[in-house]
Amino acid sequence: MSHETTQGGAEPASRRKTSTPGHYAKGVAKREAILDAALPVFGQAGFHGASLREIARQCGVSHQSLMHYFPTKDELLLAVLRRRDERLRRHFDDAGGMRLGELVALAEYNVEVPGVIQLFNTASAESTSPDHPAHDYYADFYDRIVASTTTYLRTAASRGLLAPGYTAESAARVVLAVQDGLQVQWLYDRDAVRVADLMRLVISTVVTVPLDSLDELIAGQPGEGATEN
Amino acid sequence: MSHETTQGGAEPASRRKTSTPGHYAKGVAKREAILDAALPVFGQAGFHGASLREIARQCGVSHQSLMHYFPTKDELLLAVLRRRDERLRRHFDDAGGMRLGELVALAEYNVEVPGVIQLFNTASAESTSPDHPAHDYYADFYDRIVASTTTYLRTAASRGLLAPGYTAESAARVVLAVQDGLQVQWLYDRDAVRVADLMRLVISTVVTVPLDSLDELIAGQPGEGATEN
DNA sequence: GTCTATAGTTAGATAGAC
DNA sequence: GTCTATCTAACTATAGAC
Repeated sequence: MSHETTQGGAEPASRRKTSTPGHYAKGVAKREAILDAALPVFGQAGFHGASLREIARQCGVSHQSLMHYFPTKDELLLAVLRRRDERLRRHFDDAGGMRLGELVALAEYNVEVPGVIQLFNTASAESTSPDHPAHDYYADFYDRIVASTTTYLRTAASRGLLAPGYTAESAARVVLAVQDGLQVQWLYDRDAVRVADLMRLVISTVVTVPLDSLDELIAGQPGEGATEN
Repeated sequence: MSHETTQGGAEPASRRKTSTPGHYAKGVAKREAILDAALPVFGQAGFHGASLREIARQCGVSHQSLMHYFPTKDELLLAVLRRRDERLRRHFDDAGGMRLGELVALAEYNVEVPGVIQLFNTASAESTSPDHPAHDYYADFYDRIVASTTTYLRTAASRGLLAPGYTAESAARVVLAVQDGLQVQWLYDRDAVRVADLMRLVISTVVTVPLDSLDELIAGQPGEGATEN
């Protein structure tokens, strides 16, 4: 229940609140503060381990005030995830597909924002269970990021720019897997793992032209989509 | 608390049990049944989301009987993890290091055992928090598997068998990251992701000789350890 | 079986912002 | 005066542990 990805729309009568939050300036700011506080708590303790009272304490609001803005724990988690993944999701529908340069840039940025990587990995791992509140969210997320990255690499594939044995999709899955896997390693040993550097290295091994050239190539000349990969 | 990775040794007096379980044949079997039941529950719900009563129900023992065999939830989780990772840990101290063929073989085996991959990914993700009961366990696990795989690849590196730009350690980290990342993708789309196949593909891109040849090469002739990689 | 702690959630009333 | 924000209080369920 409550797996709705659409925010608006008709709510079940049982869950309708007496007042609608977020319309006053004060409320908007507090909503943001709650999301900021919730991010590291969900990241460190996971969904079940995190408590709403702890999150409320972290940002100095009362427990009941928190529930005024996010009437259920599920909705709070989804709101945090949506805000976190926003930068990536913006590119899901890009014409040329998800640029690899964007993935690397995001990896470079993420290591500067404490808790973001931890949230993503914890949430994506525990969401593999079908009854997890964020299951549908992440199932859709992976579907779309794989599809988008595959679209991007199809142009390269049709020009023979991929290493032997790779299809556009397998290359996309490998690059995304490397990113996720390295982020976990980074959480255990932040000095020894350079996520973005290793991603660039892998990309340079899988794609036989420099990353910048590939971005420009795909942006400038849309692939003629010859071979189906 | 209770982050001990060593099993034996002096226990705190407060936690000493009145009788030691697992010495009678019946107790040994029951212990195994509990571990079998605990694996998928921890994997699906995570550490905090899993309940001892649910685990006990799954294997038909009483809640208090379970607590006789595993006096605390922390210890139960660690016992499950140790048994799950046993096959990999066996190779941590191998002379030539962790063979890549072993990693691929394990990946091939894991997709046949429901819950094992889910447990590993959930536990390794949430254990990145320093206060998680399995934090020390997984910090040590990653240390050793990276070191062991690096040792294995050092021989290849010293003979110039790695793709341009790779050191033994970076190659090891990439291969391990690909494995972990693909396993998450596999949990979301089991038909679309062939973990072992993609691992072989990546290995063939990073190491410039066939995997079988590399295993034989390293087993037969220990590397002269020329260049420090 | 009991105990203690804490979880998420709900109801209602009051005070404040628009 | 209406909508929003916040607070006090309580409920029900379940957790791990003894």
